[in-house]
Amino acid sequence: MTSSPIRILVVEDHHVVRQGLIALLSVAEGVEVVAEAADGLEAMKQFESSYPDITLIDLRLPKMSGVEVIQRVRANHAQARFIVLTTYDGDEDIYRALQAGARAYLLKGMTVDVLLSTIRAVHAGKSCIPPVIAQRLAERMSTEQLTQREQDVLEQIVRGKSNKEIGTELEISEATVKTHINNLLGKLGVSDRTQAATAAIQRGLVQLESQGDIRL
Amino acid sequence: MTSSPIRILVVEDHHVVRQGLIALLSVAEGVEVVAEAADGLEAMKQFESSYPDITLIDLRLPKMSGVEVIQRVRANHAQARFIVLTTYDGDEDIYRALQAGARAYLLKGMTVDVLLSTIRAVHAGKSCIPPVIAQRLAERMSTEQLTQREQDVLEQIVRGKSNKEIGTELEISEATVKTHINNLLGKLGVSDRTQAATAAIQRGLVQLESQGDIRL
DNA sequence: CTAGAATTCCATCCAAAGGTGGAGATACGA
DNA sequence: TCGTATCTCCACCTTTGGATGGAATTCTAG
Repeated sequence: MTSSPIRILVVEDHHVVRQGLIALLSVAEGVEVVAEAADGLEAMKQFESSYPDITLIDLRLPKMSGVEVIQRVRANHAQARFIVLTTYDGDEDIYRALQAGARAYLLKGMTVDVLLSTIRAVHAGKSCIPPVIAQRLAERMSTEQLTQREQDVLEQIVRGKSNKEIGTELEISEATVKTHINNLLGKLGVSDRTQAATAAIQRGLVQLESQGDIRL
Repeated sequence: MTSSPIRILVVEDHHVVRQGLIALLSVAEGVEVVAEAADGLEAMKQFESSYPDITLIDLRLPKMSGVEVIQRVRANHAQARFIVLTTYDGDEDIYRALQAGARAYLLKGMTVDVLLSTIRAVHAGKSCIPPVIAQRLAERMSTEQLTQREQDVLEQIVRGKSNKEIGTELEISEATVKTHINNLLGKLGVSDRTQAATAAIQRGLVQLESQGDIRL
C-alpha cells in the first residue's frame, strides 16, 4: 500500500517554469500538486485554501516577495513547510528565506531526483540545506552585518546618489553619510562606493529594480 | 490532414525549465521536440545531428553563450531559425541575439499559447519581435553606442578599478582613461562611475561574474 | 545601572574623480 | 582625397570621495 500523496503548492511566476515543475511532479509518485500561484498574494490565498504539505516557492515574485510569503504564512501556520527555489546562487534572499523558516533550498538547475528526494525529506520533517549553503550561512552570520542605516546608505549608493544627495534623502548631514560609508566599506571589504555598489548587487543586498518583466 | 510536425530543439540549462518546455510542447499539436541540450556546446552538437526546424534557446548557457551558438550555427546554416528565451527583460544580449539572426524573442513568463503561435509564425518564415522590443531596439540603434575602448573601460569600472588601475590594465595613461570615461558617461546618460557601473549591469552591457550555479 | 551598539555630527586633510579644451595619429569609407 | 571616428595624450581646475579622530545622544541587553 502507498500512503496518501504529499500535497504540494507550486509558487512560481514564470509560466513555463511553473508548468515544468507541475509536469515533472505530476508524473512522479507519492506527490500531488494541489494548487499553484504566480505571485505572492495568490500564494497566500492558495495556501489558506488548500493547506499543502509542502510549498515550493520562488523568491522573486510579483506583488509580494517569497520571503514575505514565508514569513506571513508561518506567522499563522508554524508547521508550514517551504522549499525555496531560486535561479541563481549567491543571493542574500536565500539567507532571509532560511531565517524565515524555509526548510530547504534548491536551484532551478537541479534534477527531478533531487527535487523529489528533497520534498520527501522535508515532508519527513528534515531540513535539507546543502553543505555549501550551510557553510556560507555560517560565514554570513560571523561576517559583520550592515546596520539599518548603513543598508539605507548602501541602497542610495547603488541608486547612484552622491553623498550630498544621500544626506538630503535620508535627512542627515553629509558628514554622517560619510561616516556610514566608511563603516560599510569596511564591512563589505571594499575600498570605494563603486565596488560597494557592485558587491551589493552581486550579494543580493540591494536589488536593481528591473524594468519589470514584459508580459506578452 | 495535418502536415508533419515542426521539429524543435530545446536549449536550456536549467533542468526544470527545459523539462517544462518539453512537457508543454509534447502535449501541443503540430510540434515535436526532437532534441535537447543543456549547454552551448551540446546545442551545437544536437543541431548538427538533428537539424531542427526551430531552436528554442536560452541566452545564458554554460560553456558557450546562446548568442555565440546562434552566430556559429547560422554561419554554416543560414536558414536555421532561432527563438530566444530569456528570463529577464532589458538584457543587452537580446539585441545581440537578434543581430545574430534570432527570429523571435520570448520571456519565460509567457503563456503556452504565445509560445506556440510564435513557433508557428517563425516556422512560417516570419519574424516575431514584440513592439516593445522592436521599439527599444530602434532606440538602441539610434542611441550612441560605446566604442570598444569605452566598453573595455566600462568593464574595468564595474570590476571596481580606479582610473589609475584601469590605465595600467589597459596599458594607456590615466588621462586617456579619463577621456574614455567622460565619453562613456555621456553616452550612458549618467554622471559618475557608480551610476555607470549599475547602468551597465542593468542594461546587460557588462555581466557580473556570478559565483557559478551550484549543482546539487 | 552600565557597557556596547547605533546614530548623529564636526573638522581636517589628501587623493581621486570629473569637466573642459585642445591636439596628434591612425584608419576607414564616401 | 577628405572627412569622420577612434584612440591616444596633456594641462588645468573644481568637486567629490575617503581616511582619521573625536564626540554627543539614544537605546538596549546584561
